[in-house]
Amino acid sequence: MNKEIRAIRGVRDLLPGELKKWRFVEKQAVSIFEAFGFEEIRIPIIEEAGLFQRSVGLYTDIVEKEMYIFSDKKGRTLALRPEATAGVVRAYVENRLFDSQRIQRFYYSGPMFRYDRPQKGRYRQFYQMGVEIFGGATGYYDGELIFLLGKILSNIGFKDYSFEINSIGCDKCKPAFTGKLSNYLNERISSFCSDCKIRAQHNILRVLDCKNNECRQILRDAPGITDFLCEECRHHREEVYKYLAIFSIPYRETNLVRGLDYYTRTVFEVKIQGDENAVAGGGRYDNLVYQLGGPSTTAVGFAIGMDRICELLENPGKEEESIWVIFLGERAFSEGIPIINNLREKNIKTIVDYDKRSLKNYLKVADRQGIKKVFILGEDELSKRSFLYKDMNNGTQQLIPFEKIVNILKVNL
RNA sequence: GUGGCUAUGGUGUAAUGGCAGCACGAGAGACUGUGGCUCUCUUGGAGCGGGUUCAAAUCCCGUUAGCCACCCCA
Repeated sequence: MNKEIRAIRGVRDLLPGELKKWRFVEKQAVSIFEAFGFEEIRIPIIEEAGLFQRSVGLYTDIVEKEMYIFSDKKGRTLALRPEATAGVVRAYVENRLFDSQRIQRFYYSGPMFRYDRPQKGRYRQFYQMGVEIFGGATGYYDGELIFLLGKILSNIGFKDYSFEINSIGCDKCKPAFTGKLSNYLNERISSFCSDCKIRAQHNILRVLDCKNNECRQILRDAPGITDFLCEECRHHREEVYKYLAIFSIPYRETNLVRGLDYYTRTVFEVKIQGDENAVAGGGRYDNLVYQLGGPSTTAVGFAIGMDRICELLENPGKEEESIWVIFLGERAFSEGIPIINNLREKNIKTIVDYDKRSLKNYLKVADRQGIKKVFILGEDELSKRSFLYKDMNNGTQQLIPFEKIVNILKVNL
């Protein structure tokens, strides 16, 4: 054998067995998205690197350390998308989709790329489904998304999930807060863990999220963002909570901070109980459309981590019934094929094998594959113008005349 | 990016530094147009590269990959 070529680090093949779950989740999610009036959008997987630098943020881990970035043959600096929101906003602006009369809802699905260290639930090529709402300014829209997200999780069978929510303020109030926080931290900087010392420089809000006990102690008396939120942000936050109450969605208010620069006001994440990783996360980004060259437009969105969701999901297991057709001999094959094709026209899943094997071998394979319905056509059956139908569950057999086959199957299936 | 653990047929697993074995799977047959049960036979393995040794799955170094924790995130 030649040397085997293997998939590169952090990427994987999704094989048919696994994909049954994926397709189930995708179907559920899409039907809910559409029920809420979201429309699909498809955007490129590669973009100018600058798009992500300007939106996600130059000093975020995603852009600084995790982005697949390269030059094309013309020397343009491109990147594999590490997330989708930036691209959707770019598309929204570029295609002049902004419409002051209408609030617009989009959903997307596809692979994202981050050069992370791989682990379970964490891949270099991973899949997200997500939504974005443009133009909805009130807290209702944040609430709608959280409601919709919870609905998807429930519908695919999760009972115990919990939302964490926070508000990180807007352009007006966030700087005042980070300034105060920075002063507070700098006065005590030697007491913090080494991670926090770095966070204090680059992404100061993340210090609040530190799990280290000593850091938490010191942070108890640190300025809290809640006290600094401006009137509008405060009001917005209350609105969100009001809608969550109306939708009866349980949530916890935490110090959640997300590692993307574009977020304003609401940020949220959801975890499935017993699992550390967030399966979905999102928030509001009221400045991003403007930053990327569009008119000032409020927006809010989230993304679901498909890999993580599917890893937590039991396999639905219920096999789709199919009919397996065995032809014995040339004449049987040429006379039987048109009838079989007719079944496919009627959307009856029919698998044909014609491989010069023994009947015994075919039946053994059928048994091991868990195939329940086998149709046999050989010389004996041909002379009776019938298929021999064998029910693999109990071994019973019956002849079904060619002309009745579609009707019988429609009733049976 | 940092630290740790792991790596044996397709899968799951054994073996004081001394013949790589077992189970399942897969293939053939017993049973040539009838599967499942049983029996027989067959198939196929040390991630990769070095080193130590008379001798390495076993010890050492490197590397690759997976997993775990951190970081971060979906």
